Amino acid sequence: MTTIREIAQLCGVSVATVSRVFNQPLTVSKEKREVVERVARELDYRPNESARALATKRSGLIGLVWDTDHRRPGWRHPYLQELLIGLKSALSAHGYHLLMLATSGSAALRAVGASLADPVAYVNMTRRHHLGGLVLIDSGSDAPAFTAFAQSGLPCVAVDVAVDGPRATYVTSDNAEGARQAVRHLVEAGHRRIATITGPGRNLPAADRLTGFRDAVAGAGLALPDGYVVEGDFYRPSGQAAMRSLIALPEPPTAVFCASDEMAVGALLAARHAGLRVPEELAVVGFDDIELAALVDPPLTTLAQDKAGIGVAAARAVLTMVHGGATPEPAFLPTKLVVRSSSR
Amino acid sequence: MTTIREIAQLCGVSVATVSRVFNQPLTVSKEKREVVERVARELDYRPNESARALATKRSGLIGLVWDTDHRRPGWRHPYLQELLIGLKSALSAHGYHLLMLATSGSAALRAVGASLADPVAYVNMTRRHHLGGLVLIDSGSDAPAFTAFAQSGLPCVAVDVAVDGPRATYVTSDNAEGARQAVRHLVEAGHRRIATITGPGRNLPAADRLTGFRDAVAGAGLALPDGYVVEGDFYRPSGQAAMRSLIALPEPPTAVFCASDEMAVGALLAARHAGLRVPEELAVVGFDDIELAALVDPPLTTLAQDKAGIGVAAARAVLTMVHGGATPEPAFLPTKLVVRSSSR
DNA sequence: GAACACCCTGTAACCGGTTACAAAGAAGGG
DNA sequence: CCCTTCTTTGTAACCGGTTACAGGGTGTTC
Repeated sequence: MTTIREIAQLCGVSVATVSRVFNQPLTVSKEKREVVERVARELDYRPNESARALATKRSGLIGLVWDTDHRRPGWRHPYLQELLIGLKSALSAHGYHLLMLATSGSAALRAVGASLADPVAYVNMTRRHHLGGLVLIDSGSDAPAFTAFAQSGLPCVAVDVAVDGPRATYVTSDNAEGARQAVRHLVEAGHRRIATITGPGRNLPAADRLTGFRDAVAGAGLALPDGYVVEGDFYRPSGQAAMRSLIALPEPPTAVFCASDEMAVGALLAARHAGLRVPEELAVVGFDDIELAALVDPPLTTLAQDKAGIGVAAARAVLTMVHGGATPEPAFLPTKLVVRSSSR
Repeated sequence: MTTIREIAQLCGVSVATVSRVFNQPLTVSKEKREVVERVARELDYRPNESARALATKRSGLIGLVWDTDHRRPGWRHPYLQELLIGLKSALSAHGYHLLMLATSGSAALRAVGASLADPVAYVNMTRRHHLGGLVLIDSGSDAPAFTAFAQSGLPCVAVDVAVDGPRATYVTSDNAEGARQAVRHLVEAGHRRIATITGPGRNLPAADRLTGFRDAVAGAGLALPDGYVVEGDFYRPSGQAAMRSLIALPEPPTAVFCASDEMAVGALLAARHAGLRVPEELAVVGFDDIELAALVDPPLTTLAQDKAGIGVAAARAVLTMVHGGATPEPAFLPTKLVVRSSSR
């Protein structure tokens, strides 16, 4: 690999001048600059990133903390691929790479109890590698550990988890508004008895979706009888069980808003088992717009999240902080109602 | 951050000794070693990775080349999440991190034609960052570009793409054997007229699945009439179209082996539209065992790939080469037949 | 007691960049 | 013409590690 010194020698200038050509071009005279640029191009010079990181204490890297929870092997992120695409493209645009940090703790450490074995270890890695900041992806039960990151003072952006810290913010969908859209849609279709199957209470999107649901139900002047709010865990079986309990009510709902598509699919199954026709006797609305939503029978009405957009927003937020900007406010990306047969 | 020099001063030894304690502990006397280790622990010393990479020309990083093809926006990797989990856990175990390399080319460059805008740029990044090696993930149409990586001399491991080069190898499922399993299963169920919907001809798993299919059909003494091999593109619509053409044959098959679950789902839809009952009138077998497979109606018989295992194997292969070992032979991981209702 | 090997340790060069500081030269003002 | 200011450049220190090499001490052998 060609070094800055070789170029300096070939051009008859000092290494400082060569370095300046790449970092503060305006401080170098036009003639020298052009010579250096030409020689650099001919030799296909690329600065050594390790040396650069050592000298400047900045690598062009953003860390990704995504620690799969081994205690929940079935856990899947509902939109990891799109999220990564969004993150990567927005970071690329600014010349940054994404470093998927290795899990510091072994299974042994993890067994002790902490889910993210040791946030401190991640923070250490961040400093050792001169990472600009961190993007935190929830993997089911890591959310509590995220506060440790948020308080470390490193720029960090969480996805779908609320965090608070001097240089911490988060990105998520506008879950409350999405839930309101869902309810409005059902009310317009004539429904008056609308129930919901929520996600885990501590989960940010789940809580916001429930809040939005309650808002909209109250706003439409509808009652919310006992038993119309059932908690699930985002997964299909819990949706199925919840739907069974709703059907068993003395006055069962005619429509149900589910906090995830997975649970909505479970609800569809329960409805089918109970002999309820969808949408004629029961309307179902999900959330996420996973691939499956369009394929089940009947196809599922759902709220599409801007999956890649969330990645892009997370990337922008972390870059803003890396570049010294103020800590961005949490971002809530709009969702889009996708009406399919399950509700009409 | 504490540095090696601070520790040296506190311990009354030279920096070289401190460095040796961490890199060649046996060359340092027991007493000094213990003192240094204790002080390092007290100060929570962590070596600066940039400095280390600069001096040794080795960073603990493995590059991930996964360039989403913008010309095929709908493209999804069938098992990215599990693959990443496998990669990450195996790399973590050896102290390596995974660097998702930014796309060097912008949309403009990409529009020119090349799908991976510039493999050379990636190779450059590899050297600049002192990456140990690369893992290449196919994103639909990058396979041809992978030969450039394979020939660069860098350790690289491709997933689901055959590459050839001095320090290049690949990892994939044992697709041919999986296809044979599928056919044997169908033959045992009494089928004599078995067709297949294949993936794109140039795709490695698709080609191997077709080869295995032909093997097993011939091995069972079955005929393979004209029109019984239809090429799809791995996606649902193509499976649906292919199934329609199979149904339209003068002697339609009673069973069909699809090279992907997505296409198998398409086949199920086509069968339903044609009024064919599955599995009574048509048996369908897919490949991949994506989440959707268990959820469609009827649930899909399919060949499960060892998704995380492929990641682990890829990680091991690249680490073997990084550590100076011989280039590993391509690995073909066993698949597992998951029998569900679509074939019984 | 000399010669030799081996073990341990320190000095200093090196990896390849960035940048503070000083100095030389050019331009502008009185 | 002298003084000041600005622009451009080079020297050299620095980032935080690794490691070749040399030298001192100890133990063994003859």
